[in-house]
Amino acid sequence: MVIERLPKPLRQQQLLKIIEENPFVTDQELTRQLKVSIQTIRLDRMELGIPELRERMKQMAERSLDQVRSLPLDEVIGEVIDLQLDKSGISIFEIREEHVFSRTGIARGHHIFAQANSLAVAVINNEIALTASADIRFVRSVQLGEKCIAKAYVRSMSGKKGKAKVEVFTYVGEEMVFQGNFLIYRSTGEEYSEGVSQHENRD
Amino acid sequence: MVIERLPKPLRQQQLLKIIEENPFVTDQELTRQLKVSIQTIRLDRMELGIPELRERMKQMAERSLDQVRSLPLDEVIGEVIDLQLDKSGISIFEIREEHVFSRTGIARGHHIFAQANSLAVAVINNEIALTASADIRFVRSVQLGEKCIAKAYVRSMSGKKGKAKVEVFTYVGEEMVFQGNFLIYRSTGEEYSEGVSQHENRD
DNA sequence: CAATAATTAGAACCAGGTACTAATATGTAG
DNA sequence: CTACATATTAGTACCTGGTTCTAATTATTG
Repeated sequence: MVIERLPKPLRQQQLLKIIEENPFVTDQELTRQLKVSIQTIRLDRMELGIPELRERMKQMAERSLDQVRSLPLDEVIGEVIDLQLDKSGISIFEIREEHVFSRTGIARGHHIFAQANSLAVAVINNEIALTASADIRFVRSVQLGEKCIAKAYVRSMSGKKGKAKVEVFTYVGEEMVFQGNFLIYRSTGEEYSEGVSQHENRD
Repeated sequence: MVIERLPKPLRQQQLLKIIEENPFVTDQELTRQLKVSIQTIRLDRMELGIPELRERMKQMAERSLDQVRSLPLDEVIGEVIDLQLDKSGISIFEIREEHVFSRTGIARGHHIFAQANSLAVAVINNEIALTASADIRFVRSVQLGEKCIAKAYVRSMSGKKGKAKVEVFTYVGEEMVFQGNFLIYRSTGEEYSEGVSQHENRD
């Protein structure tokens, strides 16, 4: 093995570090910093699975684009296909390009949450319904193109004002991908005062 | 002037729009969409001051890099203003028209959740970080125009892979409006398999 | 010493351009 | 109708930052 010019694994580690803290470095510059030929640099990149400069920039650019695309989700998430007020409800939400991380195709958590939350709120038959708290589990990741079917069940109610417990399960086919317990605050709408929060029913 | 092949200013406007909604388009593709020669496309880009594809990608990549400097400025909802990996982070998110119920001006829960969730994920210094579960409370409702300041603290970590507990508090001014405990699954990225979920870290 | 691993060299090729020159429409004003 | 101006297209040379492939040259080690 090499002894003078720094052992290979060590050099590769350095290469990794250099690129990590400056992704815009060219192979040309790397030869200067690591004192090896450009071919060696390229072999190293290959072995380490590091793409070329342009590909690295492209990936970063895509990531920054994702940020912009993720914001404009205002309306109620998912399509409600069944609703029995104060009892249960079902909604469908298909994962599209704008809902996933472009690199992995995995859906962003807040979209899955949003569908469930929207449904939990919709199922409550009050002028105003806001999520007070929630306890949620992402059972498995959801991929681009998958159809999420959320089912909500009202587990308990306390009077015309007060709180309601709603349980939501989200499925892709037979598989459960998400589960959550929502505590929904219900009000007639006279005042949306303190000690409570998020979300009302219908727009 | 041209009459058949669509007047120049109109074509340039279209070009601008196409690039705006898909910055990754090549001149080659633009010729197909606008039905003019590649030279015309390039003259148009010149006149409009639109740089070439690679330059556009580079700029996007740079922007995403120096927003928080260092890579981990992910798919964060809200603007990250401080980030100490594996320790803590702060982000700001202003509630605008598109985030509220039009009738009441109350912010929809999933936006508040999204900010907190994004930050909880961003603060974890791993290739992939996904929300496994969360326990959240909406303390009080947030109104249109209010600035939400989310603060995340890593409470515990278990090795390089495994789970991390992150606590997030969101404030409007002095008031706490949201609080959540997130269990984040961390992985090196070899496989984003089962039994886990949402959200990854860096690209 | 021969076999193996690591490194270097070099040439061909590629995408997605820039820069520049020149020819060819297409109008429009006089 | 002609002259001139503006638009559009064509074509070539060149650039960066690579990939791919073949081959030669150094170690290194068993």
